[in-house]
Amino acid sequence: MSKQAKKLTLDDIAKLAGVSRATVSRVINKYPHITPDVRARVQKIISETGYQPNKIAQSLASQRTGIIGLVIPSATQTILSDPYFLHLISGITQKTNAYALTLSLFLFHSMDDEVQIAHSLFNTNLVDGLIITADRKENPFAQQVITQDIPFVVIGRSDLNTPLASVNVANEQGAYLATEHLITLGRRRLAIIMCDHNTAGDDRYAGYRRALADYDMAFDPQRVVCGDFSLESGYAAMQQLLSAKPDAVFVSSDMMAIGAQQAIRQAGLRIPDDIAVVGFDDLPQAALTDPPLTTIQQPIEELGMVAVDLLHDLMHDSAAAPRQVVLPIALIRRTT
Amino acid sequence: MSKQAKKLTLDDIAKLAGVSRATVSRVINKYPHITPDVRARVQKIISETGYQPNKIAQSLASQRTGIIGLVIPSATQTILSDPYFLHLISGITQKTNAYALTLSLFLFHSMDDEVQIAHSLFNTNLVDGLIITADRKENPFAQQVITQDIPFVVIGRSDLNTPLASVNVANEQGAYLATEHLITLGRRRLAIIMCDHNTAGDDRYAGYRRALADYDMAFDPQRVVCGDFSLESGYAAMQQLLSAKPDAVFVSSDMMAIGAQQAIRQAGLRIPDDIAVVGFDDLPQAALTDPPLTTIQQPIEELGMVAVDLLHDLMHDSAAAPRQVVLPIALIRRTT
DNA sequence: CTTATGTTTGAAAGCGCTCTCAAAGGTGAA
DNA sequence: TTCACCTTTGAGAGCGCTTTCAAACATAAG
Repeated sequence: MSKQAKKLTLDDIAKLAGVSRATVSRVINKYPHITPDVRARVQKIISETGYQPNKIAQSLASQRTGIIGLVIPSATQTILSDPYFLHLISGITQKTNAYALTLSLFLFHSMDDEVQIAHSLFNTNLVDGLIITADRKENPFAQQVITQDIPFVVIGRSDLNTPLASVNVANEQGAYLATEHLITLGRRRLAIIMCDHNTAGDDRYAGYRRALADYDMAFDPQRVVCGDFSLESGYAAMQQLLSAKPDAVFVSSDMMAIGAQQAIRQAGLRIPDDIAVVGFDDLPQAALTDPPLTTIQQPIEELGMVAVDLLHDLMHDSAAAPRQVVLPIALIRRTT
Repeated sequence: MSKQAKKLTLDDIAKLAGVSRATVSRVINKYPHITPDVRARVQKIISETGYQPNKIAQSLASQRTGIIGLVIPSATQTILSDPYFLHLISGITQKTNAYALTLSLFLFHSMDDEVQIAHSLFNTNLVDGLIITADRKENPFAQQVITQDIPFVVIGRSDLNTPLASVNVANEQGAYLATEHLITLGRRRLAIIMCDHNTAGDDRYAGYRRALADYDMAFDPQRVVCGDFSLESGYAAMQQLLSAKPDAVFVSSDMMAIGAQQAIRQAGLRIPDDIAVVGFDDLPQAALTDPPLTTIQQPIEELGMVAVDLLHDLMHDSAAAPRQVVLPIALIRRTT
């Protein structure tokens, strides 16, 4: 494979093995019904030459590219500071590597990007399937994909009413557990830092409300503040919340919780004595905050892995009913 | 277009516009020498039908795919917890979107992945170019790419002796500045949490040593500990360092610095009174640590953007001399 | 021995584009 | 008017595979 070497083609291999192009193709694609020694002869040539079929030519002929797209509809500051996506990507690539699929990344940095990329994604036959990460509720992209003839799975939202393939975690239940934990601790002035315009955020908020209701706790809208999943927004939200004097706060994400802890400390209050904090995610850094963060663990990598599994099924059996998978969460008690 | 609509081809457009396939192709590819009204007629049909050329067919015919690969050779825990990569990806995708390139992601989760993916990357004609992120010094992948006939640019390392396209930040100088800052503060028992087997880590270590030497400061190997860029490793490294009683520590990355701060606080020491800390990266969270982290700012997004620019140049003019770009860093003073 | 059935292979027709080549037409200079 | 040259267009040959179709051969059944 030096710089000079002309790339080998199927024809070359066929000639070298003394068989036809079709036969080599069959060997490569693991067809049955090939005489063992023909197969062996071809395979020998292939491994001796290090030949690999041209993926583009394969794609054109077979109408399958083996490329799947990961679409992150809003590449705002949110994603930039949330290690969530790194874990997700890690899970996804573990599986795409295993399935020998190629992963392409589509981040929308602007509305224009969104229009361009969507159009291209749907009309150029580049990708065989799509994994779409959750986004603002009203996001048009997810709605758009539904009308297209392309297999896809959605990560992290469950509100699109068409039955479609999706993976999600038990957000509502996780938030319920977190809130219940805080109540059980004897806290009475609960607060929440949530994220709206986002289904995961909504579900977590719903869980918070349900726990409050179940335990006959007062709900005070003063003790609800929104963030955008970023550290900074958690910090700002907590500062805002301080005047409402909460004695506990459930924060919809670990990064925001870390920001919130920072705001609490800076206000001269103690965690958890003055204000208890529970997060959501269980990122590695949650174990190393000051004090260590009690949080709801969600299996982010697994989310990515399951997404690829579902998509893979869909791609190979388009008649398959799209499945909805909900992964379990767990309360990780640390400080409190 | 709806689920039923058969995808349009060049031929369809040609027929609709009453011209030949070649002419439509010329319009799409913005050739000169087309009669204005022919061009207009074709363009009208294209926008009316929403036609987009099949990218795979284009690729096969033109021997260019418009896909570039981002290779992250070691997808260990390191990358999973370092927002560095998210910022890098953000910068890269901003540019790929602008150039209408597609970005594919190649993470190696194992040696086997590395072998498979490298082989496929070099032989299947899938990608037009590669962006390779820095890795262990002895990493074979970077060495391998050099022997291949594919344009690429390396991010974050400068040690491969062939002149090749690369983007990097002034690591050595950044570390020098950080160390100098600590010395100027009057600290005398300086320590470093570094990363070895990594060129960025090496360069930063070199800068540290040079500053120490320039200011006639004692160098004590006891006050050198290695981490792996992760928060956890910074925490562990600092714990180890405490017995050497440093009064200042330069930490090779912000995530590690945040971990180190945590270890210092947990040991009951004050920052910066007992131990001053300077990080490297200037991640958003550096501003929100307790106390806010003084650090060396490196333009991570820009690193990604420049990488795409360089690669784009290389892809369009293979005769172009590969350029080496070194981006400036800056000391961001916060606590101390 | 024939016929039916199955296995193994090759020829060749695409997949949907790009791009060369040559033809057709247009323009201006001699 | 003729020739040279330039602009504009279409025909058609690929790009490197997959996959259908049919041929060739083998095997089992009648």
